Amino acid sequence: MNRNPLILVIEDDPAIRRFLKTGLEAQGYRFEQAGSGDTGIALIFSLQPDVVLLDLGLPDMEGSQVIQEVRVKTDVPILVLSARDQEKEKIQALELGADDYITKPFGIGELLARIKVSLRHRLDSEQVLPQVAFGNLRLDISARRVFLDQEEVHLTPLEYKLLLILTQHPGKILTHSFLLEKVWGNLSNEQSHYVRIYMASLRKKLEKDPTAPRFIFTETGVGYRFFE
Amino acid sequence: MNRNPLILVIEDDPAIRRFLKTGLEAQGYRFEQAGSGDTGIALIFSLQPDVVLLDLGLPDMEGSQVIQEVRVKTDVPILVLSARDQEKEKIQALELGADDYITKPFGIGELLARIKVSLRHRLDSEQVLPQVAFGNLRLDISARRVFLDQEEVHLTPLEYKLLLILTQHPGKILTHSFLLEKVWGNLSNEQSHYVRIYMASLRKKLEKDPTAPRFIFTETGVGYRFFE
DNA sequence: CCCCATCTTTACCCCATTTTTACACCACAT
DNA sequence: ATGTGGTGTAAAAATGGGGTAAAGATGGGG
Repeated sequence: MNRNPLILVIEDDPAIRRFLKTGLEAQGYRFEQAGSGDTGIALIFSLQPDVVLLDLGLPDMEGSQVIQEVRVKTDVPILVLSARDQEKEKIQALELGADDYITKPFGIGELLARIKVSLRHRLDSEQVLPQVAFGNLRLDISARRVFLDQEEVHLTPLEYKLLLILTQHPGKILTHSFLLEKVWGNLSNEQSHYVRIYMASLRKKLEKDPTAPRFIFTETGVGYRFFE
Repeated sequence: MNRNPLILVIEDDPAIRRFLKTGLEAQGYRFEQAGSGDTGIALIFSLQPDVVLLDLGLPDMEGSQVIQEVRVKTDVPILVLSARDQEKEKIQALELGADDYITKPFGIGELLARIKVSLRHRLDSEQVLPQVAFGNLRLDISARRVFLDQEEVHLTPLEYKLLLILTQHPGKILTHSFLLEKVWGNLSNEQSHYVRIYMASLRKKLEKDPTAPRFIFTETGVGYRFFE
């Protein structure tokens, strides 16, 4: 079960939604979306996200109305995204209960930093920053640490890099040359035994029984597949 | 006795201080000020304000350093005011523990709205810890002193700065370039041996057995990890 | 102007990690 | 059986990152 923070994006522009989905999921956040204020409000109550990103320029209703309706019942952090840079609008949104107001265009880095701030504010503040988990295997990306059943596993730089790429494409078959290029930046297919050697050492560290792998599967003649 | 929220402004420009004093007191806030980072830090600990407005362009020290030193001990909301609109600066300030980043010039109305937001957030968490401790290692930030088993340990400025950064990210692996940039403000990765040398001298002063460290762990090829 | 703490630079050795090398294994075809 | 191509594993050799000491440079305070 994924306990990563859930971000709900309420935004009518599909291009911006995709942009946010990519950026947020890359950090390990769970992502949900709504294209209108109506469904947005419904999703806030049903999903109970950890943070809401709210576009002010929605087609069906004013963003400020969304804030009001939501604030009556919950104090989930609301970060307003808006193309309008009028001070009056900012003040109104913040007074109504928004937690931040970010003017478009904004960098994904700043957005991520502001999301972290609002997560930090939560009382429990159990520092539930995002982690990626696969069964009993857990990755804490911001700390660059790997755990297997609460036990920390030490990985060398290349091992970690390889594992990171695997976890970023769960279920997909990754070819030797793809892995070679991502980890070693090498274009020559000749040295694909590097991959074999590091898969072996990852298995030795991560699999209880390296001969019956649970995470790293061999696809003979093609490459490797991670989990599922 | 006035129980109105107390705002501490740390800003070297007297004109801006006056401007803020007028605007804040008109809203009923109590107002205190500091013209340098040094006295600013001292006032945060002695006055325990409800909100801190911090200018990044201080004469005596980097604003980011103020955030760092304060954040080790208290959760008082810090709103950064800055003329610089670079995304990198914003991210840095927010990551270090600032709660908001407002770019000059800003309207007094927006500022007041953002102050309200941070007062709303405050979960009686602005309690000041007497000190920061990791096992038998103890830091007294406001006095800038370090103790090991009641014994005071003398640290040079760079050693102290490095230790401070380490203690702010316990358990996290911090890369050489991150540490280099935070301590030396250096962008070149070439000089990462600075980090090694200062880690060695920190270990010599803090670890009973520098070869079997208890606080400062090496992550070969990546960086260092503190405690945990 | 000199002294001293601190920071920077240099030098050298050790060891983790990476790369290379070697070989056993298995499935499958001849 | 024997060979072959792809794979797993162990263990050497090579690389370069890291620890440490100490000399040289810097700069602030007396």
